[in-house]
Amino acid sequence: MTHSEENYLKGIYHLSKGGSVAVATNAIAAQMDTKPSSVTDMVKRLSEKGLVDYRKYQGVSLTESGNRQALKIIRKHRLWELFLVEKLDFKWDQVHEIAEQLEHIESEVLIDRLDALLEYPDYDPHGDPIPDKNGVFKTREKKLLSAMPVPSEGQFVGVKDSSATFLRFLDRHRIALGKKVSILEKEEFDKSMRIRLDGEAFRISHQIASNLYIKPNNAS
Amino acid sequence: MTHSEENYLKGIYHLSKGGSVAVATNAIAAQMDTKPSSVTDMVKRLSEKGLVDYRKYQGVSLTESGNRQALKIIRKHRLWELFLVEKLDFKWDQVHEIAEQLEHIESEVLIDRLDALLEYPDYDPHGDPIPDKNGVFKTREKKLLSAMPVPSEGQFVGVKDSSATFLRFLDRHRIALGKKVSILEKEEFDKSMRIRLDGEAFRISHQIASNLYIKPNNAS
DNA sequence: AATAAAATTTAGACAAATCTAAAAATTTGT
DNA sequence: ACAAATTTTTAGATTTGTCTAAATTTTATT
Repeated sequence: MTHSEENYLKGIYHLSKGGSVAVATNAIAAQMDTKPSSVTDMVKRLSEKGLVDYRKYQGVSLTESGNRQALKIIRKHRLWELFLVEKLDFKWDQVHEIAEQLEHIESEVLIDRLDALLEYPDYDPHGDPIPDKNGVFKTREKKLLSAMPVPSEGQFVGVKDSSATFLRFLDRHRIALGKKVSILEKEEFDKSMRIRLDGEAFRISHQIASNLYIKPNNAS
Repeated sequence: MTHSEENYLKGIYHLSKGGSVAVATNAIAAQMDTKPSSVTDMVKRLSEKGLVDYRKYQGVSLTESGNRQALKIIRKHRLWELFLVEKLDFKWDQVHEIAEQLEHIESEVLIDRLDALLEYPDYDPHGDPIPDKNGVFKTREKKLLSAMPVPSEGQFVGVKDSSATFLRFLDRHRIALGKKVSILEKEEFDKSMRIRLDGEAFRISHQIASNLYIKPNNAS
């Protein structure tokens, strides 16, 4: 498989939410930052290789085999991201671009060794689950902060937007995965929320709240 | 720069022994396992980018800029090889192919961090010097085992042939970099040699002796 | 120095991945 | 349901890196 083919599989996987939902040509083009005509071309190639199911004008979905490949690439990407943070002291906003390159390195052993070095981790630096050798990954209850009831409590477990800009914003506000958070109130008008973090209460916009995943406290 | 361009620069660097000696099209084709006509094509592209000096039918040499680039790629290759051996428990015969891929990852920071993690090493697992950030590397006195006087003593410091086959042969004979060796005798007829290693004497063929680098003992 | 051999380059072709512009199919709105 | 808008595909072109076969240049031989 070429790098480009791998990138398309990963893109289609994300758009179809890992499932077998059919994805539109235009959606793929947007995701891959390319033109719809290029997508049509590539999708035909992937279809010939048995990696996607494709019927003209009807959208694309991953085959069993395509799904397996996509999960392999995602596994590699997330392991490399964690490696960069854990072993090379990168910040969580600096790892994506490098992992985009590293995910295409071909070597099963390499990835297994990396997995071992990192002690078989379940989640990457952004809280996304890392598939194991067989493509199986942990799922956990999580809600967008914006969807949490008021009042309630929970813990940051992931980000929906993982752009460097957003991640650095979170750093500046001391918001980090693993931290406890209390949801204090929600403003009807602009959907902004007041939350308490590290004993300090402050307000965050809906934009922010709708890009942060929380694991709700069962007790609440 | 594309992967292919990088590979050509590296190939030309090796053939010209790091110097500015002109290299023949056919030699490059052999090194890169490709056709001479493909080399001509690529060399023209590299020439337009100012990475090589090229005059039709007269061979190719690296420019200042081309040399700098080549050293960067070699630095990356060797650091990754050492990383694989030191941190991921690979054997020295398993790292080349993976490093061939990893050497093309683009990120200055990544390589600097890797360099730091490995504590700024001078040599890779095959005894080849690792250029620093500025392309500067250590040189040390070394001779082919086949060129050592009889009797004499020294220490294994490198391999000329670093094919997996040869490296595994060395493993089976307990020959490893850093070990002391005594050269006992040399057979006129077939140039085979008797050497002592770990207190045990044995015979090795000229083929082997001419692919092993020794640092001679100054005292002898 | 002429010719044969070897090395190198050119010409033309191909596959991968992309693009633009135009055509075709599907979906939407009334 | 039918026209308009949108989406998707096709056709044809471009770039990179490669190839084969033919032409050209250089080198070696007599």
